[in-house]
Amino acid sequence: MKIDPDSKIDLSAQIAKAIRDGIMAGTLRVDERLPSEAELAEQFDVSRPTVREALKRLAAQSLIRTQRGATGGAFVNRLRFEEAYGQHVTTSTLLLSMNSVSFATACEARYALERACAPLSAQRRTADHLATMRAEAHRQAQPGLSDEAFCASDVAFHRALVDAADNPVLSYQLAGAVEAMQPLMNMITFTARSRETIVQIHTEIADALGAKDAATADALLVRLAEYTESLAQSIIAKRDAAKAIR
Amino acid sequence: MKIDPDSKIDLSAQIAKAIRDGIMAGTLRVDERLPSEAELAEQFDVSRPTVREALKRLAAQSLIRTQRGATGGAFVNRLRFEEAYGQHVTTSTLLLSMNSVSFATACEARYALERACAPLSAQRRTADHLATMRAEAHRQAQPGLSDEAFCASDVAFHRALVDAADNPVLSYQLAGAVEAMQPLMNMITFTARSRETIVQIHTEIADALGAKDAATADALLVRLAEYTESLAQSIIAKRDAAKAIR
DNA sequence: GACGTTTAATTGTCTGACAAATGAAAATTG
DNA sequence: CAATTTTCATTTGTCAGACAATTAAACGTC
Repeated sequence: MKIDPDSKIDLSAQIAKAIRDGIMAGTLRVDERLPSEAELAEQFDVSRPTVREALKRLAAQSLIRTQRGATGGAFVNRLRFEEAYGQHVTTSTLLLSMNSVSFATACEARYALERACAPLSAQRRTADHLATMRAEAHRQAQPGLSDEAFCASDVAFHRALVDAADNPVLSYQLAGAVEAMQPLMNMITFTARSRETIVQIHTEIADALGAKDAATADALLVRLAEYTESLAQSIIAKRDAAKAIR
Repeated sequence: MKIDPDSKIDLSAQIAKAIRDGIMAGTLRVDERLPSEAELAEQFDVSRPTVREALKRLAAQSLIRTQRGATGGAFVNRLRFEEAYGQHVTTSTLLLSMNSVSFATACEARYALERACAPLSAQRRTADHLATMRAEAHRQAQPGLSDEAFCASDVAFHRALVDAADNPVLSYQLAGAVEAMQPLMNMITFTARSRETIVQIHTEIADALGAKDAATADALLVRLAEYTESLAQSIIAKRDAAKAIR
């Protein structure tokens, strides 16, 4: 990759792209050390601050890690699911909030995705997954729980459901989608009755997975999706009514 | 957010986090201008290069955009699906290649996700989506097509299938997963006979969606998933056999 | 050989400077 | 006055050089 000083694009962006391309093409392998900042500056014929800006861009994407000291430098980072997961959640959350995605759209996507892994979860769930799901359902039944804590537990429940599919790729994709919905869910006030309904369905889902009954689990997820959306709609209706009065 | 000069973490990373938190919390709104680099440097009590490194980190995540000139500066960027999509593909691709995710795992995830949106696609597909899918299936039947072009067309076909669900959140999540699989798919050599089978199924999928027949579309996706995986397995077996001889 | 000490390499940060872009204000011109 | 050109201030982009902090390896010393 050549660097064009007359390009409209930042030099640091061009350098970052060149290195990123090298990583994606496999020219730069995992844990391989990049040349020092001074050497990179000489190679690309730019100053060290410019090189540093490029490296920070890559670090922001977890593509490299840096270490100080004699044997330090920048190393190609093995991208782990956990790191990628965090970025995925951040991006997804902002996408939803900045593009005024409706609750219905996000909800539809979320439950469609969860239904996709339910059959696999029914087949592969371990006792651990079931225990987590039952524990979260139990927590959700506690009377004093705040709405935020209820939503957080809801995320944990569905996270366990997704992880039970035992497919890291699915977990990565889905957990991001589910967690990104939490800010939207947090806007819902859960009444005692609606909580009861949700906990009931959660418990039945855990039972269905326990029995490796994929069809029932699927039907329950459909019910949960419909119930969640009706809940959101009634709240939106109330809010709009309150607005109309003003 | 306070900046701790004695922290183990880079100052630029801390500053980036502070600004990112502001964006996610809504304190900084879309299209709002951040203070100039000089002002930020004074506010955080660091030098301008440090501030710049922080801004480059945010730019790498498409959270801000910068503009030169008198009325220029750094602005909170409205994160669009297209930008986020590109990053998602990059991350997913690297995740698969760096964590030695098996073809079977990736394939399972991909088809599980596609099946999730097939019912929605059957319901909402437009004539445009059907035309794209049929055009790609037709291209895939051309004799002179290279393996890479065949795979690219395959991605385009499935992209149309996903987009037909008319849910941007689903499209964002799924298209990343599908496209990230392409490098793995590219390793498969498609014989004339296997291409014929795939094109046949693709055509039938388009027909099923045309008839709004979700059940048939789902069954076809299952068939396609099974066929793809058997194809991959036979190729892996051949490769291992060749290795054993050596 | 075990244990401090020095040293070299490398990133992290700062200072100061200049170039380039860009819009707004001021000056000029018809 | 209106239109155009010029000037100018602001801001990011880039550079050069310096010093601090960190780290592991090399080196002595006992």
